[in-house]
Amino acid sequence: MKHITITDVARRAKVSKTTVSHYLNERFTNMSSKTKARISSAIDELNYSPNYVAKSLKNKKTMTIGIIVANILHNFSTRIIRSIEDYANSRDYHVIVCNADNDPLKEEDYISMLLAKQVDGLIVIPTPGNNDEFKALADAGYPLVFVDRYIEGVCVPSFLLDNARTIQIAFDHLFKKGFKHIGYISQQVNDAVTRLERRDAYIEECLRHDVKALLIDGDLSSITEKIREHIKNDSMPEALIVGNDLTLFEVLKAVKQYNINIPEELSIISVDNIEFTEFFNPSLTVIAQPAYDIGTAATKHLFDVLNGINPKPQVHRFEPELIERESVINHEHK
Amino acid sequence: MKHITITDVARRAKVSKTTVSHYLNERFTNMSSKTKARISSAIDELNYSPNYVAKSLKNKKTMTIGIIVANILHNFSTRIIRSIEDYANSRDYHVIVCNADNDPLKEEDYISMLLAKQVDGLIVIPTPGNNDEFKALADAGYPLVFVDRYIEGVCVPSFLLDNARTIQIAFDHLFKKGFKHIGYISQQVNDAVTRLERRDAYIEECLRHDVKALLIDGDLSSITEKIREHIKNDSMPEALIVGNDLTLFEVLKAVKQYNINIPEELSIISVDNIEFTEFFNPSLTVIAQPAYDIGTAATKHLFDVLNGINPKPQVHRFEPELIERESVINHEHK
DNA sequence: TTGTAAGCGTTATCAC
DNA sequence: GTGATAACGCTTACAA
Repeated sequence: MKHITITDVARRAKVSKTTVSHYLNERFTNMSSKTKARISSAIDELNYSPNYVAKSLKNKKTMTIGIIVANILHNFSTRIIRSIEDYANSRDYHVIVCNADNDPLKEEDYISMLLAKQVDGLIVIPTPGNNDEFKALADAGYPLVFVDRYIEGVCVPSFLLDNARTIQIAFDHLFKKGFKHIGYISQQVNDAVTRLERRDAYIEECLRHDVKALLIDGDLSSITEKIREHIKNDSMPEALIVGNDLTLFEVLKAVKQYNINIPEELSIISVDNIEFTEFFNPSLTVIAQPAYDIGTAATKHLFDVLNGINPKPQVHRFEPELIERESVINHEHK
Repeated sequence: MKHITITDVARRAKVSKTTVSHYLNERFTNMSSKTKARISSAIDELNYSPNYVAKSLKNKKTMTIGIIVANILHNFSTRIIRSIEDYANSRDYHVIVCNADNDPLKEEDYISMLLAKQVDGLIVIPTPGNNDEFKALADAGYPLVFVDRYIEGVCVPSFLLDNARTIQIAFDHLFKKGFKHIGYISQQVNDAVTRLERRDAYIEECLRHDVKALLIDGDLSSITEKIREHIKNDSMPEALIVGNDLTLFEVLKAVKQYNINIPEELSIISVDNIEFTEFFNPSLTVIAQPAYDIGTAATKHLFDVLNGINPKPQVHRFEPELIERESVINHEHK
């Protein structure tokens, strides 16, 4: 795979590199059509394709953006990546996808490698461990946006669900259905802001409605065990708000394992309308979040920055939407 | 964000670029410790990070590989990407992820752009539309591997499930449970080899067991409708083999919508052990495929090629595994 | 042990 | 209308 360069094309077309470059970049201000034709056929004959690495070096632009997600196995991340890729592709950009696994060290490595590779911008679901790096980037005016989370005190445009609202809607829904004993269960990850906001909102709702809080959290692998203990101690709530998809998986495993009837024994409302919730038995009431739109908005913002438009670096909140299905019962009718 | 170059470091450390370069690449054969120290602190003070684009141009190596998947929303693709990223990361490589959407044109664009960006290798779930390009790449010795599919007549190392075996296992399982009327349902995509192999294996099994075939396929959006018609015509099979996750979603939507009892009215066995099948009601009997291992093997092979080891470009088959759960009933006991 | 200079494949400047 | 030439930031013979 010997690489053909612009010099080869120039030689073959009997013109200079400059002219070929002009041709390639469609700077046609007065180029004779014979020259064009000669270059065009030289390119075809040699099957030439320009080297973007050289181009990037010269242009200081790689047409590539970096994505660092917390965990690609999260359905939300997949949808975010998909939306970014769609948008980037429409602008002839590519995306480098990195998995930080919620590990600040891994994330830090990725950040510096991506910068070293001169990506034109970065879209990140940040862990809470690299605030200083992010702050430095933001201060230096580096094109950077956050998705799903933001970092207190670091002024970076952020695109995420209105988490407080999400929990309010879920809580209210259950409360109106007659529940007083409403639990909240979620995966404990690194004190990510998303989780904290949801948890805080939950506690506030409990206060507001004057019911006592029942928070279950811990890392994924401990979830079923915790549920088991609540069952043993007869302390399970009558209704449960589930924080995200991965937590939901664990909850449903426990539900199956301990033969809990949904919704008769336990009503469930889960955050994120992932596909199987629709046809699950019973189908699950969820709060949907517009992941694709969030990703698109974030990407659009990043491209605005890349194009010199400098929109305010604020936190953009997206509206959650309640989708009622079968997993929440009328508590009075029980 | 003015970029600091190796020249700046050299100036600051009062040595030449060469020496800095040697330092960076740990070519320490006799470098005085004072020089090292001076360079080291210059780097720290300037917060220097090498420009990989320049390095790549010189080295003709970008430390980046391209992945083109048919559809990232497929759970299988996500797991493949994850495994590739894990492996690549451990070798300090990055991955550019592209979504061809099963569209040969989009795929072709991606191939040429990735080549222009000088990625060191390509891992592809190929559409059947760019055989010539792939053949040309393979013939030119370009590092390329396929995952999940392969292309007849194009000699590229391919890593995929033993599809025939998968269907045999599924069919045999149902047959042994007493079913004679076994259908196969799958999403129709572009005549990808995976789908063809599974379909052919199904037909062969029908012949071998002397039962008549009932094939349902079409694009995703038509699946529920087709099931509806079979119900209306009372031509639904008693057991169904489902080709992949996206098809399964549609089947389960129909099951829910038309109130089909699983497994009493319909036994189901699905290909790919995606997470929710385990706690679904009823839990679903599946044929698992080792997606992570497939991705890892493919990546390992690619890296072997990159390292000059040239393993045979053969088709590597991975063993499916039957996981019995609740969605298949004993037909005699019905 | 360290430095000089050429080169990787482009594009930009400026001249002809 | 087209072409030298330098430059982007790095590596690598080869010199000193």
